[in-house]
Amino acid sequence: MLDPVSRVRRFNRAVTSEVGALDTSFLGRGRPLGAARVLNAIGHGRSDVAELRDYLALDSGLMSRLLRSLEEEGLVTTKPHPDDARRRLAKLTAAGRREFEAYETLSNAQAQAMLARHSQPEALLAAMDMVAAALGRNRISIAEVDARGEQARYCLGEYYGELSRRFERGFDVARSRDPDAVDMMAPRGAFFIALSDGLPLGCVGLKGTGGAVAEIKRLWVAPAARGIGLGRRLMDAAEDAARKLSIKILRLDTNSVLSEARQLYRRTGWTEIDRFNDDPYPDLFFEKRL
Amino acid sequence: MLDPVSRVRRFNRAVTSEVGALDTSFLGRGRPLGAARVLNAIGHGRSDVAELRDYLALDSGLMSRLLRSLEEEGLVTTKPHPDDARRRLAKLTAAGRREFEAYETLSNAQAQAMLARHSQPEALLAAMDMVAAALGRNRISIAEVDARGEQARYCLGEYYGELSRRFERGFDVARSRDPDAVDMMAPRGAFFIALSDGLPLGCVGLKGTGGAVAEIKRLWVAPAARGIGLGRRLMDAAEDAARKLSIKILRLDTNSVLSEARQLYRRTGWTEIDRFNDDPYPDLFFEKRL
DNA sequence: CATAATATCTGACTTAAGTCAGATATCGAA
DNA sequence: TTCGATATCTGACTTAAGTCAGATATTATG
Repeated sequence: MLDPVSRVRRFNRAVTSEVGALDTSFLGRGRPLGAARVLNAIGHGRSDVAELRDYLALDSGLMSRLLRSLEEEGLVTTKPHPDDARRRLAKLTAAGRREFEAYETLSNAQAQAMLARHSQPEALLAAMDMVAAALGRNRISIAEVDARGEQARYCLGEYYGELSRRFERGFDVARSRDPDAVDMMAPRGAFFIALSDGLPLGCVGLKGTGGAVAEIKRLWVAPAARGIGLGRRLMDAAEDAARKLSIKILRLDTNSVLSEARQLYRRTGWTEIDRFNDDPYPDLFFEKRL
Repeated sequence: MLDPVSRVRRFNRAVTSEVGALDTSFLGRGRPLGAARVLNAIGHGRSDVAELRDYLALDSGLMSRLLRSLEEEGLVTTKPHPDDARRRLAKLTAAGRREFEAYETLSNAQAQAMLARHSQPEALLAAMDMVAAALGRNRISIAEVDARGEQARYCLGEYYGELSRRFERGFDVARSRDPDAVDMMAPRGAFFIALSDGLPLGCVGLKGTGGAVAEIKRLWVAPAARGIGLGRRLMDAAEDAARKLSIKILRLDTNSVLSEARQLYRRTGWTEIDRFNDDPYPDLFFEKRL
C-alpha cells in the first residue's frame, strides 16, 4: 500500500511530531533545554567537560556558559582534572542530584505511561529495540568482557533460548559441549559483546586451548539487531583477538538451521570442513586460516 | 537485561539524538527551520493559514512573518479565502513548488539511504510501522470506504495472507464463503478501514441482507497495530452502522486459532452460538443482539 | 627552556524563535 | 446598521542558541 520510503517517512513524522511528547521531561522544570541536557548528561555519569561537549555537540563557549549557569544555580561544581589541570570535571551537588532525580522520575513515568497504554508491550518494545539499534548502529561498540560477567551471561541466556526455539528438537545446554568460561578469557581466549547504549545486542566467544588452534563459540546477534552487520563486527573482533594470541587456525561448528550464520561464514573466508567433534547439535563445520 | 522503561528511554534517546539526522531535509537549503516547515506544509496541501498555524503549532504573529518571508523569497503567494475574506489561503508559486520538490527529493533519498544500510529492511519497516502506530494511536481514524476500493482490497489481501499463515492447512478464498462486496456497502452493509497517516491498519465489513440480521466479516488488524485497541474501534464502528441500518442481530464466525479476536468478542458482549453455516474454515460462531 | 598544542573561558556578536499587546479588516447576528 | 467575534497582521519586545575571535592556563615535545 505504502512504498518503503513512504513508510520510513511516516515513521519520521510520527516520531518527530511526537518527539516533544516522547520525552518532555527535559522541559517543564523552568530551565532551558540546553542547561537541562547538560545537567542530565552529568547525572548519567559524564563528568569530563570535553566529553560532555562532544556528546551534546556543543560549542566550547556555549558549554562553558551552560556550566556557569548550572553552577550559579548551585546544581553543579567543577574542578580541574587531577591528571591534567587544563581539563575540568563537572559534578552534581546534592541539590543538582535532586534535580537530576526529578528529571529521571518524570522521564520514567512517561515511558511507563506509554507502555501502559499498549496491551502488547513486549512486541512494542521489540520494535523499539530494533529501530533504536538501526538508528544507533554506528554507536554500537564491541567490548571485551569477562565471560562469567552479567552481560555475558545475559547474552548466553538469550542465545540458548533462541537455539531451543529454532532447533526442531530443542536445545539442552547440558547435552552440548559447553565451553568453560576460562577458555574464553585471557590468556587463552576472549569474549566479546556488542553494546548499544547499555543494551547488549550480541556476543561471540573465542575459545583457546593455549595452542595454535582455537574455536569460535556462541556467536549470537539479538533479533532486534539483525541486518546491521553486527555478526561481522563481532567475528572481526574475535579474529583480531585470535591473531594477537598467535592463533593460526580457527574452527567453528554450527547448525544448518542457523542460515544467517552460515551465510556470514561463507562470505568471510571460512571453508567447510569435516566434523571435528561429536556434539549432537551442530551439522556444519568450518575452518579459517589466519 | 534492561527493564521495559529503560528500553523505552533508550529508544527515545536513539530517536531524539538521531532526530536531526532522521530527516535533515528541512535544513541544508539555507532557510530557517520554521520557514522550511511552512513551505513543506503548504506543499503537502495545507493552504488555509489557520490550519497551517494549528498544524505547526505556531503563534499567529510568527506564522504571519514566516509567510511574509516566503512571499519575499517568491516561493508563496497568499490571497483571501473566497468565502471569507478574513481568512487567507497560501499557495506555492512555480519556484516554491520546485523548492518543495527539492525538499521531498532530499527526504526520500534519506529514507532510501537508511533502508539501504539495512540488510533486512522488511523487518525494520515492520518495526517502524509498529512504533509509528503506537505513537500516533490517537491520530488513527476509522473511515467508511468502498469495499471494492484500493484500500479495502489491500486490507483484504493482508487478511487472507494472514489466514493462510495461521491456519494449519492454509486458507483458500475460493473455498470460503467470500461475501459479495455489494453486501458490504450501503444500503445493505458497510466497510470500514482504520487509517493512520495514509497507511491502512485494519478493516471490518458489515454484511447486510436487507433484513434484521447481519454478519460481521473480515475483521483484520495489521500486526504493526495490535495492542492499541483498533479491533475494538473497528467493531464499534460496524455496530454503530448496524444500528443505523436498523439491524437487530449481528452474527459472525471465526476460528479458534485467532485467539485475539475471540477474546475481543468475549469481552464486548458477544455470546457463542451454534454453527450457522457450512463454511469449512470457522469453528466458532458468535451472536450479539443490538 | 622555548614553543606548539590543548582545554577552557570570556566578550561581542548574530540568528531563530517565540510572546504579547494592540491595529486592521471582515463576518455574522441581533 | 451596529457590535461583538474572528482572522490576520505589525511593532516591540525577550530568550535561547549558536558563532567566532581571541585570552588564559596548562601540558607535551623537541
